[in-house]
Amino acid sequence: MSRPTLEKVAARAGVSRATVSRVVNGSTTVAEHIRVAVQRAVEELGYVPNQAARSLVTQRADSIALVFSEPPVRVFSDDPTFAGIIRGVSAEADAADKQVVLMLAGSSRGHERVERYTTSGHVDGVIVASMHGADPLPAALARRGIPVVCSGRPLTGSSLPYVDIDNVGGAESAVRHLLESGRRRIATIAGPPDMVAGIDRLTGYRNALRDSGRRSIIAIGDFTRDSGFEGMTQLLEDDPGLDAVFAASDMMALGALQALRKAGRRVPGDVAVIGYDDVPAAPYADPPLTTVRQPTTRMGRELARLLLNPGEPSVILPTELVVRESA
Amino acid sequence: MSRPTLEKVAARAGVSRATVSRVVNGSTTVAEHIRVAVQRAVEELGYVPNQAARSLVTQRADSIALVFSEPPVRVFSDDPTFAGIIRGVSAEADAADKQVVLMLAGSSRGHERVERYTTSGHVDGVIVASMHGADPLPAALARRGIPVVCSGRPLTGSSLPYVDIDNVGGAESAVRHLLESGRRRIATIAGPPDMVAGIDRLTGYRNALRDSGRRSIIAIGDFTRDSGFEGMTQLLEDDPGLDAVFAASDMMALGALQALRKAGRRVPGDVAVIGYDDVPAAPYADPPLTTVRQPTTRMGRELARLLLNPGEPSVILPTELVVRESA
DNA sequence: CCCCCTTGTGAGAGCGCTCTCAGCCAGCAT
DNA sequence: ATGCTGGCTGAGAGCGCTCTCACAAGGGGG
Repeated sequence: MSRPTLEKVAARAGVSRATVSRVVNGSTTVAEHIRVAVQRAVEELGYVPNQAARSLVTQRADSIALVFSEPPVRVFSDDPTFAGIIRGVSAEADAADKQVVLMLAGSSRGHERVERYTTSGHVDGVIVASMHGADPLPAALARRGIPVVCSGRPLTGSSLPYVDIDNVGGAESAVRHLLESGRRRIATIAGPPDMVAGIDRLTGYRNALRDSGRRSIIAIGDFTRDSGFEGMTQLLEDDPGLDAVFAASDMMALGALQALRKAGRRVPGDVAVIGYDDVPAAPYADPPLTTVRQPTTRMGRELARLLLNPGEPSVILPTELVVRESA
Repeated sequence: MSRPTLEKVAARAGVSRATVSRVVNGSTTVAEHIRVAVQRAVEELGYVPNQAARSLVTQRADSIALVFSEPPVRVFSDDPTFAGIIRGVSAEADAADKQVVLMLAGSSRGHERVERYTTSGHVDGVIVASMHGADPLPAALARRGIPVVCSGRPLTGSSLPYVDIDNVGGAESAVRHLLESGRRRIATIAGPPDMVAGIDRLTGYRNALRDSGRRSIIAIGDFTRDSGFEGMTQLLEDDPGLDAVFAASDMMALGALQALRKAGRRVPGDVAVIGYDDVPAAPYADPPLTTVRQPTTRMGRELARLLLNPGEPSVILPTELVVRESA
């Protein structure tokens, strides 16, 4: 009834525990006929090693945690970033024969839970996917002696390894595209100033404008659709003559599109719009949204690679401008 | 350097291992002054129990797996179902002091991985969130002796406990709303016939129409936006005089809206449209989409409750029609 | 006074596994 | 014959914890 143990398998195969262990773990120093006999016993009994016992002696868990340090509502919104990261991490972990454990640490209670879980030996390392660069969780885990890799440059000045996407460069390329297509009064709807992505994309916008000697026109949003609508409305009030807007997220761009339509502006005729993220809805927007795509799957792969190979340097991945019809 | 053990804590507090264990596990039979001393030692050393050792002896893992038996791309699309389930399960598990481990089992390789992981004693039970009612995973796990609860009625005739949402009733209410507002030729874009949600929503549509003696007009989609577009296009060809359509998912409804616009039909003037799911984009559609909302968080809670309290009967949750402008 | 209970503590077994180390048996050189 | 490999296998310790059980100490009741 209960799960068979090594002992049982050994008895059935007529060998010792040690030999079964060797076979199960793929040791090469086992005679062929014994290996076959053991494998048959394993199958007949449906033996699966007890991971707790194994971990206890090896001090390894053969699994890694992927922690989303955000409220679930954000993680599973239309934002394709998380999905891509999960896919990438899974792929790489698979290749290394490690199990991925997803954890949500949205609340402070969640932080504590994650800390307990990861320090109790359940995992060999942690990938923290946090949008807030000042998140205390990565540092806290590192202090506990757990290998940690961050998705997104940490703002805390910690020296933890991280994988980030070139937000500055992505924003620059978007604004440059606007400039090159003859736009002259280019506004931006920036992301929240406490998130790395918000900060860096604004920096990119500023960089590109500075190079061209143009004035910046800024509204602040929080990456949501509603804040994009409001930001755009305010921008139109501030500077009715603007002819382009770079939104730091597609959701905000979608909101901006709506505000523009309401204000009677035509896109891209009167105002060009570029977003950021390339969400699934972007190609279906009216007009289809020009946006900056990020290599999210690649990001996941790099994250896992960094965790599995300690000591390697942090990585910054390039973006790609996807030109559709809105700009 | 290495993590402190019970032994270390015991030495520091000047008591035995057993006593420390008692304190850590909240036994009441420990003298107050000793309890305090032990707790201080625990804190000073930053002691966290080794979960592997604990599981080994207790045969419990104090965590449950939430398995998504779908490709990640589906799980993290705009579909709010999964997000809600995760939230609900997390909340309930939290209350029971259990850890939730999310796992993706999209591929057959993933199935195998999940099976190994869950049978190796990592978790006390599994919630399988699968959209495909004929998914073999739940039954396979159950055969291994692991407690399993399914999200969505299994199609395999297995007697596993499940939590489902009243898809039939939801579809019925949508179609009845159409009927009541005077629509006479009501078509549907159904979901895939191999998914419970697809089957049941079609049944609901048929039920409501049968009651009113009207003819059914059916196209088959796969819940995606593109299939909604195609389904609608085909429907308009089949029956140009239709004046309403019930799409079995919001994404398909969004695609249908697009097809309708392209065909010069006005919504809801010429054709009324109702979707299903109430995705985040639904209120922002043009026109805002009338749809059927599901109590997804509640579903998650019930799922966890069922897993934690074996023997309780399966649950079917009601839906809610959200009337916006498209119908 | 002893006996019995109650209350609190420690000793020790053992969960299922890995891994070191010793041992065994060829086979071959000495 | 003896010694020495080298290739395989088994014995046994021990990972960090829980939990049973024995036991010590103290306090009534007979």
